[in-house]
Amino acid sequence: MSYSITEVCKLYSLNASTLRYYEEIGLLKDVARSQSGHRIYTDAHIGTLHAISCFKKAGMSISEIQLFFNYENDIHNNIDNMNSLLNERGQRILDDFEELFESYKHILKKIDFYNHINDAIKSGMDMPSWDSFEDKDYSHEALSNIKKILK
Amino acid sequence: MSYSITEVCKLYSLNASTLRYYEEIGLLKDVARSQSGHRIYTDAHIGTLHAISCFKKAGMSISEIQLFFNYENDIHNNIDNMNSLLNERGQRILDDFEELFESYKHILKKIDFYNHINDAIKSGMDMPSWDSFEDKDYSHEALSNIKKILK
DNA sequence: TTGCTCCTCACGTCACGTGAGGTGGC
DNA sequence: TTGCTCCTCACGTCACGTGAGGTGGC
Repeated sequence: MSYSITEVCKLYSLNASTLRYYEEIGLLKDVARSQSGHRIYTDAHIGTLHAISCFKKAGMSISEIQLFFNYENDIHNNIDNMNSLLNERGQRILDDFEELFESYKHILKKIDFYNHINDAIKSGMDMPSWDSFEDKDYSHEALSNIKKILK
Repeated sequence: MSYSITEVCKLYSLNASTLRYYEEIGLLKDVARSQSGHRIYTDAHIGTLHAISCFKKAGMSISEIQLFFNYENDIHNNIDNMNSLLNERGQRILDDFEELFESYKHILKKIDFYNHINDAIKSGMDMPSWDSFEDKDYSHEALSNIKKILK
């Protein structure tokens, strides 16, 4: 299969300029051109973009991703580097999960707080204070929402 | 309590220039100075930074965070805007969890793949192909690692 | 005097995004 | 001829980071 630049953009929710940028810096290689000069992407590029997408979400910079791709060209001599890089990133993602979880609980707390504010406004009652929400725990609600997502 | 710039930096793993930048654009307000011109932060600033940290992890841009802080100055007239902004971000975080989960599974797959490559190198056996790993499912391993983290 | 922390100001950086002006096949 | 997709090239942007040169209290 071959793909135009907009087709690839839609697959990964990217801007065309991002794909041109990746090509310019050598992250996407061997992008062929049609007679009219339009870029033609292949399934190999799609695979590379999938890896790029995952690595970026794992918090890797573009130069780290380039490094890993370089390692892949000489696996034999770089297998240890690759393993340690991947294991680091695996741990990093778990840390990100924890941070995201804390942020999510904070957002749930704010939602709950402003719902109570809203009730107070409508009923003319006293406004609750943020302090009275500080110690509330939203772990259970957060976890149950997240479990619905991760299957 | 009051804090120096490096004390605050350590609390949130920030660079001092980030705190100066936040102050410059008006995200951190009313930062007092010592006689020698050094910045003095208060517990109020720590609270603001906690919110900034969570909002940033929730994917909000700095101008969106500023918008929310502005809403907080006139809650009565902006309660609906605040609720919709918070609910959007709550949903967005759940989407982020899903994306992070997919990335994590991809990393686990790569780790497994290169471990098999390593075994093949050491034993002199045939190299496994990436294709033979494509269909493997790492959901169970991913979920069990994540569950250990989220409490 | 020597460290040490902090300051300002200007410029650099990363990963793109935007906009002007132009091309080429239905 | 008119859209439409795509092109190049230059400059802009967001959220900081870095480095030069200087200050002020132990």
